[in-house]
Amino acid sequence: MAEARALLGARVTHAGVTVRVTEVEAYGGAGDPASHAGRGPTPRSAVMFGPPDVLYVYLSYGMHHCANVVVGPEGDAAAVLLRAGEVIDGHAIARQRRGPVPDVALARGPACLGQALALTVADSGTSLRGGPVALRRSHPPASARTGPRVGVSKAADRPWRLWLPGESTVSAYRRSPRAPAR
DNA sequence: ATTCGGATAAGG
DNA sequence: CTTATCCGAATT
Repeated sequence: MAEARALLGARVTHAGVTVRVTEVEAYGGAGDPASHAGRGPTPRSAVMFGPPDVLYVYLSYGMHHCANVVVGPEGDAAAVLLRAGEVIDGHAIARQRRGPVPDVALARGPACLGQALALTVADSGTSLRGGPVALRRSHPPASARTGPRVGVSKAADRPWRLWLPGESTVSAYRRSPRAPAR
């Protein structure tokens, strides 16, 4: 999970909007039943099996675009879902895409973040180094909180959701209604 | 607290 | 073909 932690505070820029990442969630490959890669490669998840520092975007529930950063070495199929962030540049453009929501909600939630940055499945597989989508890692965060993953029905209790403490752009924790009760 | 939307993939 | 899913908005 060191890769996930290192992405907290990173900046992602695309299409006129820059976001500072405040919340992430880690997904493994084989052996992680909640991961799209957990049961072998599919056309959708193929990029997770490729080299790191590549964007993996998937369409959730037929309408939301969620962005991940592929992190493992080639063949490992690990990725980090960008769950939330703070828009630090391009507010007007982001609000145009997201509607009249408060600034703190512009990229709160994985689908909102994807929409604010105008990422779609067409961007899946693009490199984050020198491509149209730029990822700038920052100094590792001084502190980070961890907790169970959100929205997954299997293996939700692996503490693989990480966020920066005291950030108002972090989404409120809400356990998946289908996850087994604790 | 519940419903819906509607791509992708797995199971029957 | 049927069911489930890394979600969010709009409803009750």
